[in-house]
Amino acid sequence: MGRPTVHDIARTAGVSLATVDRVLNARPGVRAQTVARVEAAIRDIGYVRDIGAANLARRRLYRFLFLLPDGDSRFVDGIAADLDEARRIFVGDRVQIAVQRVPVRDPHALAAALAALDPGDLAGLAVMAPQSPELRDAAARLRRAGLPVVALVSDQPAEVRDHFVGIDNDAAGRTAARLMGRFLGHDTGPVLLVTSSIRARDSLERRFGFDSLRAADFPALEVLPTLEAHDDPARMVRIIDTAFAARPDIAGVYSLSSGNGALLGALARHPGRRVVIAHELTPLTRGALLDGRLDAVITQDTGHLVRSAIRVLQARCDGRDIVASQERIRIEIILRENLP
Amino acid sequence: MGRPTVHDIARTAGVSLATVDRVLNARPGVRAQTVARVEAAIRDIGYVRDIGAANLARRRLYRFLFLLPDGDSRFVDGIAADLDEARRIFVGDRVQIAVQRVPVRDPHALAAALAALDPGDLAGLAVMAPQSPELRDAAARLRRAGLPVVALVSDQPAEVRDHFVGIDNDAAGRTAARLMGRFLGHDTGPVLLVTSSIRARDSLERRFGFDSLRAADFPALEVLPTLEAHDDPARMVRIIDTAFAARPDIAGVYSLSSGNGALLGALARHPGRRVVIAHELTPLTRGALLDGRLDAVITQDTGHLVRSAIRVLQARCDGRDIVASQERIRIEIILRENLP
DNA sequence: TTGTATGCGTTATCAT
DNA sequence: ATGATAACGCATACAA
Repeated sequence: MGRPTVHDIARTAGVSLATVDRVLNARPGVRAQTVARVEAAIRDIGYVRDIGAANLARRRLYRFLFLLPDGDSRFVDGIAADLDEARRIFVGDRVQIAVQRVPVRDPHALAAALAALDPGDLAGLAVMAPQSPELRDAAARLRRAGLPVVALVSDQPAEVRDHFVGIDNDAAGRTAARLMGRFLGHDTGPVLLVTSSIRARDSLERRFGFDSLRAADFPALEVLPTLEAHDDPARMVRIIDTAFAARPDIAGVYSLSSGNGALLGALARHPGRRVVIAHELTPLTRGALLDGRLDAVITQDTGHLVRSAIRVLQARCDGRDIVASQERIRIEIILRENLP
Repeated sequence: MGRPTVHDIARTAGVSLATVDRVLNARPGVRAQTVARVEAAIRDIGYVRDIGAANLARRRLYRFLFLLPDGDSRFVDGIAADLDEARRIFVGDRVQIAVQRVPVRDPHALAAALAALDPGDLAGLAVMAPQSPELRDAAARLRRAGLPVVALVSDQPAEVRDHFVGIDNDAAGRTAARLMGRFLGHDTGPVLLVTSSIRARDSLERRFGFDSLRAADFPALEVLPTLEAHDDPARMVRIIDTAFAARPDIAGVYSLSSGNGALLGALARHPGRRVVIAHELTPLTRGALLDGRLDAVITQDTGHLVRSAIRVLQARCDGRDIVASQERIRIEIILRENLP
């Protein structure tokens, strides 16, 4: 009555279970003719493998490792917390999740961490790190060994990863520009762009997206040169003070990357009505949204992010296709009113 | 080695597999003392049940029924399509999904459809329909029979459903108001609210949310009395024409419910720069976003919606807790730039 | 090249 | 009240 099983295939094709299994798992040692017969039977009765039973018999364990940046970041902390939750969610699916915080800003240290990995006792790897030649080489080795790799938040070249789990930062920048342009309206002062490092790829892409939409749809809106704070609060205060001294009419601020705490602190020294947009929903940005220091946050659902990474790795392990719509990470616009 | 199993529990507690199973599944016929010993063993060795193996042995089948509104609606069509996809996604998890389109606007027909259901050959039910006493009674019968029920998109009284899968429409209305107020800026004309039926609960809640935020944060913004089109395109044209005749300075339009096609058509007769906000991302609103007839869409991810409903029903069936963060449906703001 | 037999972790039927 | 044992659907070591 239930779904057809391997037994049904065996009976229909007139072979034994073992032969069915060999065909199902593309193992050698079966005559082409027999293979054809079995495959015909599979199609005929509409067999779909019971992955649960297969994993049970195989005693499969998906051991996944997540490489996350070390250092002080609420955003990364949030992802780590989401991973803790995902661990509980997926425990019934034989998924084990290990998290390792590595100094991703140091390409050599990151590469060393990857080099120390034995692809044999790992089923999949997720990496959140900036691009670097060192990472590229180290990851390529693991992938050659057959290890599925996904890039998390920051994309990597195709040689490094099987899949990217994150948002299109160019589109995110365009979204920020649309919001900024519409919130500011006509005849306003200039917009200030702030980032921790101008060389960070994500920042670059967002800035590029922001600029292109501004040029196309808000040509009258002036954009000041991007400021770099290098994750240094003192420096942040200095550059913001300098910027406001030069242009007291600054009407909007767009924070391209992390370090929003320092930025908001520095901005508090210059009271006035302004539109401020930042990225990533964290306890800090949530609070700023609630009390009006921030007008909008562009973010991605990090819970979804990590669950997607896990599902993608699992699918790769099983040789299954992923469900594109489920794994598409959305660019979310959060105002005070739709705060989750 | 691997995770602890029922055998480990049995050995540790000094009982047989059958007894362990009785305790695990809260079946009667075990001395309180023995129960305690087994439960202690479970905690001691940190046992977590292998759901896959359990479902295998149990030959479990989750037969879920989704009751969706009939009639012509791209939004509902989208949900039906998402259900088709979900069917494929969950086929490995022993989930079977049936969809039935019913005339939900007719409470008696809806109640009749529910009355025709045999709770015995169903594992869970999802209902998308407006509230009505008839639905309340019919659903109560099913729930008394132990059938898990979730409300989809439109919430229901607590007697009707175990769980609500959808967004907070009051917050959605507030979000629309925030967007409208910010996009319009100061010194603008009035805002027009349009709905298909003013009595629809969702519309009511959105309107309430919109009004309360407007009153609090945009007191200068004038809001015209809500217009009702009753899903009649001709009537839509008439009421829009009348509205614009009375107030040619209308600066914003907020569409509270469906029927956006008729609205956009009617608005096209009155050219001019306006802010238009609507609900639900469909092929229509997507197109309108792309060509500028719509400035923003407030929506919910219907793919997530149906998967969440399925997971919640599944959890109810297994007596498991749901993961709140994963099942929270977000109020999404879609501009042209972050269109998925 | 093909088949037999056993086990994976859980449930359920039958004894005791 | 408790225990032995046979499924469930699949994979695999080993035999033929």
